Amino acid sequence: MVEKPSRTHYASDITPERDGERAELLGWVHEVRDLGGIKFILLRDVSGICQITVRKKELGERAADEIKDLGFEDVIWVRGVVKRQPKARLGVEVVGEEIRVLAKAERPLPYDITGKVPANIDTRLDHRVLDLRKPENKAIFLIASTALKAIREFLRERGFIEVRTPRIIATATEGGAALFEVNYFGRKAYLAQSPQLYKEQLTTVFERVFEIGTFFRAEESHTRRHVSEFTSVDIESAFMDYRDVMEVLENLIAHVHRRVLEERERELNLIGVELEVPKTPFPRYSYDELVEELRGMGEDIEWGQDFGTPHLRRLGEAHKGYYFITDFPTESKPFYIQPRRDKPEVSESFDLMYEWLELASGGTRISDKALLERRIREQGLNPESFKEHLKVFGYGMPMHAGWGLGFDRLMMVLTNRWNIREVILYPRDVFRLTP
RNA sequence: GCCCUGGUAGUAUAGUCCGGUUAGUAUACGGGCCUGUCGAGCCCGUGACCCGGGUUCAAAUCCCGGCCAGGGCGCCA
Repeated sequence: MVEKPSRTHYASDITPERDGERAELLGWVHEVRDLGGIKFILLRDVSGICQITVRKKELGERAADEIKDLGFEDVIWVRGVVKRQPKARLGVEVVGEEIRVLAKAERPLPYDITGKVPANIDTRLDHRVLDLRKPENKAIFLIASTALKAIREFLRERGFIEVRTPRIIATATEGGAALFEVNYFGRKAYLAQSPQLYKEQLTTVFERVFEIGTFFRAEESHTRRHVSEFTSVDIESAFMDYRDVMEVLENLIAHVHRRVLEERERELNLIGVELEVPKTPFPRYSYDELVEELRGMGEDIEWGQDFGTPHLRRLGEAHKGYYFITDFPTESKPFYIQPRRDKPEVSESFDLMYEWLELASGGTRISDKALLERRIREQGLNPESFKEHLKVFGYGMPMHAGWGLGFDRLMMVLTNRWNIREVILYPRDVFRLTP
């Protein structure tokens, strides 16, 4: 049987106030500085990093021998005494009495994780697990974990039920976006690009539903904000319109900021981010207003055409922070978006922007079966392939609205990262399928 | 899918325009010295021009093709 090592303290428990306590720690060798007669080991565990100091003379022969060859990322067990130490940067250290190497790491490691030499994103992703051990990279995902928790607690408090919809589907949900094909027992199937139709159906059961899930797009995008596998936060609610769900969304975003600030101050400091809770309500601008604004800037834009990236970048310069774009032309939106009754050429729709980055998109959905069928046809799609979905609209479909939020993009904003791949543990894009 | 830029030790880079000694530096790695380091320091050492073709007396350097990477556009979250 493998001997189970014991632990009495985590690295973050090693504080000057605990001077004199006996401690046993487990972790990875983050750094070693060997001065000959004295050796400093930085031990890293899930909680953080602490300094272990060992004096060769005071250490037994066996223990001294054990750590003679200590290298980066070796797993060690340490027993010693906590000592207040003004000479150490953290003001405290553990004077090691016994050290055992539990697992050796190979060397040289593919790249330096202490940050002395930078690495390209590609190299980092090739050795992702090592990369994630860097405290500032780990911090991103601790923040993500808090953000996910905050989203769940916020939505549950407001009566939303967490659901899970299929990833393997028979037909394209919205047309347009390229889907990955799957061989499903000899039949053609696809990986879901969104839970859209399922979450709409489920509002007739649970009224308010949400899902946090992974979805897929087979677009060959070469940008720093697109990947082929991404995490989406989706909500859908019966008896709400787009104004109602925009309110849910902006309050959710503010709540996530608040929680991350409360629980991840240390991680935010580590990555050098000064987060603020955004003021609600977020500014709302209609598509029409922004078309005028862009024209005022000298941009050539035809009414009805969706904003291109250059347009969004200009808008992002003019509008800092979060804002909504509302009432998009019906033509530019998916078939299930409700056209405005008073002005059918625009729709009850919105995008949530952070400067130039699109974070979420949503709207009131069509609940009238005949209208939905007509819209499917108008978009050049075949109602026959949506018959499973359409039949639900004959069973009593209330008005409803919802949105989908790109969680990874929200993480880019929260952590101020340049590339979406940095906020995904194991990103998948056109070129990357491993690790 | 289209466009731009790039590929030099494990990692990150200089050198490439304007072809010509031993391809420089940092870090990592190996050896040595060192009892207060915290980007530890000092000495010694190992280690690289993406692949193929062409031009040339001579190619890391110029040309062509391929592969790989970063990014922009399109599309979208």
